[in-house]
Amino acid sequence: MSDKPISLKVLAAHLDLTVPTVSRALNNYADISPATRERVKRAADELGYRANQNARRLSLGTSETIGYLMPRFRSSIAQPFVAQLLQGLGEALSKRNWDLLVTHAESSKDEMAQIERIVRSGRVGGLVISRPLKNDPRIRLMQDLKCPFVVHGRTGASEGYAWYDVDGEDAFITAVNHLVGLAHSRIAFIGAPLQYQFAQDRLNGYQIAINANGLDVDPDLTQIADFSDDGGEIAMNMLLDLPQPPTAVVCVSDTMAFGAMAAIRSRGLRPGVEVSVIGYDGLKFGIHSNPPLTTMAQPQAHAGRRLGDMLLAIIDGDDPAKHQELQRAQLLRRKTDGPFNAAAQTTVSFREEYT
Amino acid sequence: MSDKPISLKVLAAHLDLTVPTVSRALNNYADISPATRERVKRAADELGYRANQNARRLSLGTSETIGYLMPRFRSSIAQPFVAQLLQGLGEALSKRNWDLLVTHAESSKDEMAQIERIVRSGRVGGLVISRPLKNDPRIRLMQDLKCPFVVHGRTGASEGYAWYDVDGEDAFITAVNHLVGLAHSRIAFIGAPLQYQFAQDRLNGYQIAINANGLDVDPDLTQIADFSDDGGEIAMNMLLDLPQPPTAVVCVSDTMAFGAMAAIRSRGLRPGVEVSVIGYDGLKFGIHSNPPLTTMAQPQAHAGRRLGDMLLAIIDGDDPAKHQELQRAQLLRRKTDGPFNAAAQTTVSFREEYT
DNA sequence: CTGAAAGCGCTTACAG
DNA sequence: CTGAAAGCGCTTACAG
Repeated sequence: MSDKPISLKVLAAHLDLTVPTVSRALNNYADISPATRERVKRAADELGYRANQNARRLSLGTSETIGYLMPRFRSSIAQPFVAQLLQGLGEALSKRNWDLLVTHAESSKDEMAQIERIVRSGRVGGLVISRPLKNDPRIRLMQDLKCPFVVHGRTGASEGYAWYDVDGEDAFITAVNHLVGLAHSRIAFIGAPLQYQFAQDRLNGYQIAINANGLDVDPDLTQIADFSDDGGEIAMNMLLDLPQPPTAVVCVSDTMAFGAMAAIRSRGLRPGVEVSVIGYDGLKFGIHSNPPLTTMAQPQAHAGRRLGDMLLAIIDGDDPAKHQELQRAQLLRRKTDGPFNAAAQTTVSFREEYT
Repeated sequence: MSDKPISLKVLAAHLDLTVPTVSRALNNYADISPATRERVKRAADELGYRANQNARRLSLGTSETIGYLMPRFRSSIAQPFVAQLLQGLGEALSKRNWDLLVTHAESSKDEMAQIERIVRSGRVGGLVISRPLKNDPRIRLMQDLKCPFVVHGRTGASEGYAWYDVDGEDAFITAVNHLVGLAHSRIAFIGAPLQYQFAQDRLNGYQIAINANGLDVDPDLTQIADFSDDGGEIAMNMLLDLPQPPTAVVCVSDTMAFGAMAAIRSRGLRPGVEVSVIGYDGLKFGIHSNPPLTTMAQPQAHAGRRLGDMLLAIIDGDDPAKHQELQRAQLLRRKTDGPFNAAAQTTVSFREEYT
C-alpha cells in the first residue's frame, strides 16, 4: 500500500477484465458470477483499491455528504457541545459512509452566501442548521434551493420542515414550578436576545409558569442580555440592584448561569442559599462550578445522532414534515436550588438598601 | 434562484457560446476577450451558476478538501476546544475555498482504516491529526500514503513532519517554578497515560523543575490517571492519602484539575489555600470553577488557523519539515495558586493522621 | 454472465 | 479570441 491511488482501469487490466465488469462486481450486482466477484474483491483488497469519490459522486449525481453550519460565537465558552453534536452526526452518517462537511461563517450575510454556494455547487446533499431565529431566512433559502435540511431547534412557525428540539417552554415551566415548590415567589428570568426562537420559547415557559402560580409579573424581573457568561453577570447585577431583588433566577443557559453566580458571589451572597439559580443545558462542567449548578439537562450526543438519521431519511424521500422531534429536558439537581427563607431575603434587601 | 443547479452546458447555450469558452471565461483565462468575460460572468451571476464540485475536482484531480480527525473522547467534558479549533481551521481554508471534512472513529483500528479510506478514495488532499501518541502509527501511515498532513502536537521523534505544538515541558517548568517561588516544596504531578506524548512532555517538565530546584523526587507524588475530571479526582485522593501529602499540584489539563479540586474540597481543604493547584489549557470556564483555576493557557483558535495555513503550504509543495511551530503557554493566575504556609501544612497532615 | 458504449460536468491542451 | 477534441474515473443501461 503506497503511492498513487490505483484506478479501476488498472485493477481491471490486472484482472484481465473490463472496467464496467469490475465496477459491477465491486458493487455487488446480481448478474456477476460469484466466482469473479470474489476474485475481483480479493484483488481490490490486495491492491488497496478505493473508488475515487469525486468520480463516483459525479457519476451518481450525489455528493454523499451533509453539511453542518457551525453556530457563530461571540464567547469562547459558548460551544462546549459542538464536539458532541458532531460526534453524534458522524455516527449517524458513518452507517452509510456519508461524509460530514463543516463550515462556519463570519456574518449572517456570509452564511446565506455560503449556503447557496455549497448547495448549488453540489457539495452537500443536505444541511443541518443550528440555533434558528424566530423567522430564519436560512430556512426559506433551503426551501427555495430544494435542498433537504433539518433544523436543530425550531423557528416561530415550525411547520413544514424537519426539526429536532428540546422543549424550552416545558423546561422553564418545570424549573419555575420547582422553585415555587421551594417557596420562592420572586423568581427572575435571565434570557438571551429574543431574535432566537429558543430564547422566546424559554421566556414563554417562564411567563406561563409565573402566571399559573399567581406570582408577581414584574417586568423588571425579566432581563435580556448577551448570550454569554458576561451577559449573565450583567443581568444578575441588574436584578440584585432592584429595590426588591429576586430570591431565585432561571437562566437560558448554563453559561449565563455561571455569570449570574459570579455576580451573586461578588456581593457576598451564596447561590443556592440567598439566591437560587437554575441553568439550562446540563453541561458536565456544571459539576465544578461554585457551587455545582442545578440545571435543565438535555442530551447532546443523542441530538446529533437523531439529526443525522432524520436528514438521511429525508434525503431518501421521506416527508420532512413527518420528522419533527421534541425532547424534554430533565431537572438535574445539584446545589444551586435551595429553599426560600425569609432571613436570606432580608439579607438581600438589607445589602441593597444600606450599601 | 431555485430548482436544479444549472450546468455549464445550459449556461453556454444561453450565451450562444461553447462550454470550454465559458469555463475559461469564468476561470479568468487571459485569452478570453474582456467583453465576453464580462458577459459570461454576468449571466452566471444572474442564473446562479455554480460549478459542480464533483466534476471540477475530478477534472482537476484534487479534492480541495482537508480532513480533521476528531479526537476520541471518554469524558464528555474533554473537548471544549474542538469548536474553536474547527473555527480556526475553517478560517484558514476558506481563504482558498477549501472544504473541511470531519471524521471520528470508535477505536484506534477504525481510525487507521478510516484514514486509509478517505485518503485513497481521494476525499481529502491533506489531514490534521490531533493528540499524537509517543509513537503514532497514523504518522507512519500518512507517510506511506504520501498524503500531506500536519500534527497538532508532537510524537517522540518529531522530525521530518509538520507539527504545531505548545511546549508542555516549558509550561510545567514554569508552573513548578512559580509554586517554588511561593515557597512550596512538596509539589505533586497529576498526569495522563504516558502513551500520549503530551503527557510525557509535561511530566518531563515537572521532573526537570523538581530536580533543578533541589526538591524531593518522591515517586508517590507523581500520579497518572484517566484523562478526565474523574481521573483527576482519584489521583488527588491518592495524593491526599499520602503520609505526607503535597501542598501543591500541577495537572496536565484543566479538566483533571477540576477533579483534583473536587477531591481537595471534599476533605474540607481549600484549593489555593491549603493545597495549590495549577491546570493546563486555559479553558475560559476555569473562571467559574471553585475557586477560579490558575492555569497554563494556550490559544486554541490560533492553533486551528496555523494548522490550516501550514497544511495548505505543504500541499502547495513546501517541505513539511520546515513547518514546525512551538508555542509557549502563559501562566494565567487566578485563585488556586497560593503561598505555602506551615499552618496549612499542619492542617493537611493533621487531617490525614487523625481521621 | 461479460463486454462495448455513453454519460456525469467539468478543465485543458490543441487548432484555427 | 473562440471552437472541436479528449480526458478525469467512475456507473449504468444495452448488447450479445
